[in-house]
Amino acid sequence: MTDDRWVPPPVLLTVDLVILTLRESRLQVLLVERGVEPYKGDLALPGGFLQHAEEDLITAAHRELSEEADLDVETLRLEQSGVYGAPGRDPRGRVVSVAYLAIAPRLPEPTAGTDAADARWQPVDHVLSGDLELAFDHRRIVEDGVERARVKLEHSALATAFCGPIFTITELQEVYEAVWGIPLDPRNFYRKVQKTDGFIIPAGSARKSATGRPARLFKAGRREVLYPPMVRPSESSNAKEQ
Amino acid sequence: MTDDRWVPPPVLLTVDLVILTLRESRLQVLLVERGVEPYKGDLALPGGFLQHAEEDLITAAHRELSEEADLDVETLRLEQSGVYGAPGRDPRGRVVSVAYLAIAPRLPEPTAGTDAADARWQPVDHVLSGDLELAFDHRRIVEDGVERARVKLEHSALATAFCGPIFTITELQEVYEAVWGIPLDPRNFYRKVQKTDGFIIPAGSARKSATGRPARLFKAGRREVLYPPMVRPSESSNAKEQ
DNA sequence: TAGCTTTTTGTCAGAGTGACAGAAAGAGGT
DNA sequence: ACCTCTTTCTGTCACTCTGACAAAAAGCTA
Repeated sequence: MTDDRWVPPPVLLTVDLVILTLRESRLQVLLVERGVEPYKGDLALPGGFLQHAEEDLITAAHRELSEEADLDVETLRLEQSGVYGAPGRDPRGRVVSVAYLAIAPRLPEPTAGTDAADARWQPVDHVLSGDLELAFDHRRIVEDGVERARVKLEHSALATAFCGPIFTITELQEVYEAVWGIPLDPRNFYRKVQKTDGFIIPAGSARKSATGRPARLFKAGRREVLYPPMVRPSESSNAKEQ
Repeated sequence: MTDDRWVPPPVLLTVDLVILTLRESRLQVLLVERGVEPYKGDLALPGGFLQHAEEDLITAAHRELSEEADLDVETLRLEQSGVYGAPGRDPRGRVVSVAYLAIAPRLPEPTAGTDAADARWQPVDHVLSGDLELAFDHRRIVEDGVERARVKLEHSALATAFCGPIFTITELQEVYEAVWGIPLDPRNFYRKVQKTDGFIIPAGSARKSATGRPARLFKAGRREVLYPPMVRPSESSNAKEQ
């Protein structure tokens, strides 16, 4: 199979970013309006080509994020969420894209960067339902990223990353409800997170918003892996069907 | 940042395969002895470059597997398990590798293919402990693949894929013990898998090996996602440490 | 038939969970 | 001051799941 003169075919490598946040109690994803062909004018995930042959993938991801959305993302922990390399997914040639996922507390409205005509948050359900069409195979990338976030919420303390440094249990519950897309019982949720050791720890004295009893404040604990995990009720209803 | 003449840097793309199986009650990984530079003579994961610019990633993975190990892997379901693209990980230049993971029932001893001087099974603990050194960053790739397999065993019916078409509950238990690396209580394991709906279904009449009471036979059920999941006891002991 | 091995059926106490009742702690109106 | 409304927090109850262990069942061998 290997002939003497054969050389491996070069490919172009891009990074694409799925940045999720919570705004107005809804899960939203960061999208940019493409300023260049192909798909010029369409919405797409922020991302782009490796800048030079020595650039690390994660470095490229951070760079693209600041270039295209001008977000201060020093603290964002990007996590690989998949590779998308189907031939023909990009009209410019053989382009393979590495997708990165990040979850963030309420981020500011981004401003457009150099390559993107505009950058803004969009509710993920608009993307998932197909109401909002994205360039390339980016809808699929968002789907996979959201599913990964849902799973991570079960087994890791990721949910606290959606909140600010100080939060109430109700705010934490709203994170779960928004990402999972289902309502949860506040009493049971309260009990569960309280006795999951190291998940959240009390911060300062109780005190909060306008109406109702003031809520206690908490901050994220040291624990990263939750045991026992938070379980999505949706799974248990699936369990019935054989 | 984007100057008129700038073109994205091309990279070379490889696929690497983490093929896991159970032999002699131990988790083993398929390795080849490299027949070409770099790392000629060292052990490495089967894999290689994309053959041509239009080749699909998954196609390349299957092709490399049959070329290098000559395994009949039509039925193997390969699953993406990560991307490894650190600059400098390959002396030949900027090489980015997409890792695929597969889990298989007792596979035959492989025969060497064209690019590999030899192909054989090696216990994963030899690799993880560092007793066995691998080329490139392949040890890390194996680590990640094994960890993914461990997690998949908890939430999916993957374990049945390690067994033949017909198996006993004890054989299934041995899969869990080998992959997780811990012993399990046979009685509790029996109860658990029996009442996890759709995990395993009775197959034919009971009958089996030399000594002891004959075991009932089962085959894999339709269910892919296990609910409730099988939980690793190791996690619960971690839970103590805050 | 006795002894050995392995599979299968039980038992029991404790932890975790869903469903829900109701007390506690504020704000605002009369 | 008192009542109402809202939201947070504390319990309760029945049920399921789990870990630890006992013991019966079903073969084989001596």
